[in-house]
Amino acid sequence: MKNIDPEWNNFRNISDGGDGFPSDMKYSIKFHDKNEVIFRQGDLCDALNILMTGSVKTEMITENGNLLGIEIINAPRPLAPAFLFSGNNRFPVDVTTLEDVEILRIPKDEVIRLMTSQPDFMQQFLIHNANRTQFLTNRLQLLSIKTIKGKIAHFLLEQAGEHGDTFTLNRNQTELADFFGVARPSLARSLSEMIEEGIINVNKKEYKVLDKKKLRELLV
Amino acid sequence: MKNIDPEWNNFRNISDGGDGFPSDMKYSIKFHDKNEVIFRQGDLCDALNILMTGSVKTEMITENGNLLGIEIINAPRPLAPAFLFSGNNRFPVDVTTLEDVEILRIPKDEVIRLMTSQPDFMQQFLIHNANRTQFLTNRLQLLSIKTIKGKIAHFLLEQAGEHGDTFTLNRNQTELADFFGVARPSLARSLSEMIEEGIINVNKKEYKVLDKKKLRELLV
DNA sequence: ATTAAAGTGTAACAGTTGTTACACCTTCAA
DNA sequence: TTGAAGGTGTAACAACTGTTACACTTTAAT
Repeated sequence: MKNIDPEWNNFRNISDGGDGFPSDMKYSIKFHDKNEVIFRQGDLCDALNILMTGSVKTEMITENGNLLGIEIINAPRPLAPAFLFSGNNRFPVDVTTLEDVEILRIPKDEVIRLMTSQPDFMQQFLIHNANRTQFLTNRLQLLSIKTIKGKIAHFLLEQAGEHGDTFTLNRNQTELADFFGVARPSLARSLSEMIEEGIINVNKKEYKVLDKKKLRELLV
Repeated sequence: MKNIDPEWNNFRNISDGGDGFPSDMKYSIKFHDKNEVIFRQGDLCDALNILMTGSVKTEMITENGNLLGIEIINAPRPLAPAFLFSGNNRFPVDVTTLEDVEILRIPKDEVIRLMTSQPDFMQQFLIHNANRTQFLTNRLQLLSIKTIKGKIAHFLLEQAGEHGDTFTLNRNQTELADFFGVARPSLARSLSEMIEEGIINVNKKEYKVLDKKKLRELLV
């Protein structure tokens, strides 16, 4: 559930030509302020947009009007690159800036030219899209768990696997509830019960996994 | 929610070389019987597998052991091509044959060679992956609707948009419940109530949308 | 330091869904 | 034709989650 895509860190290297890009590459750069909605769900997606500096959050609005938080994206990373080539090439989410950002925009035909002429660029693109698909699949798996405690268990076990039994989240309770697609008080209740049962410990945004075995049982 | 990917119908054309493939392409073909599990969730994915004839179903097993039906795939179509390039290149789902099938297997390095040497092949690959991503996003959207009636409404409106107000599904009630990630009797109850309210009509697998306005209200 | 805003804990209640069980109806094969 | 198996309708109850409301704590800004 981490948002690190190391393969895009060498984007500048891939297309290096002195100033970081091939001298003949067509592109434009846009700047946006903090807390600005820069793309909306349904917006046409006719260029590859790469977040060069700053961070954004993506949110999906379901048809019932609820917010289903998806993820926080830190630079450098492309935004929804897969949709550049989809039949209905429209943004699947709302994109909101969390700080001042810089966006590199490469038109679609230019992307195609780069991919055919620069195999490395193509492979990075493929790898990134593959990881995105995997991310969505994980998300699907999380949402398909029906109980709140089950979702918490799935999520915390995943985090513990990556960062050890004690870790700090960058989400508050409300954001975590959105992430799980549940109501905030319901999440708080489940967390309280799990603390009561001695399975976990929570202090602000710091989480401790105390009993992995019981956590796993919650997935059953 | 249809499983047609027209862009892959000309796969034979793309790589045509007399017998349908380039004479120097490395590949192998495997045959499997009906009702065979040919890939399991977690299997290594080190080649591009293309379903040439027959049909399969993919199922995701959540950690709580529940089945979350994903889709039915008809030939010709590649199976989980995106995961060929992902960091953790493992199958995200179980794949089970619904009839006798023929699978074309192209090793990963050969796929890379084809992509760099045949721009059309690359574009088809990109388009397909983009559509897969969109499919997953739709699936995510459906699952994020919390009420069963809401899911039904979302699904039926989508179907009605594609096929008109009367259409026949290729899923029975149990499979539809799995697709929605809900219990079968719960789905039956919601359907009954919606029939009672004159919103829809159901006869076996034939569905009629009677009141689109009320259906849309269920999404609110 | 003070105040407003944001975040958190908790309770009561309503509403929805899951579970289990069973009757009935199809379909298909022996 | 007659089982047997699979599919569907329904009911009673349990379990879980959402809603609303409010008190309390923490954070950030002036």
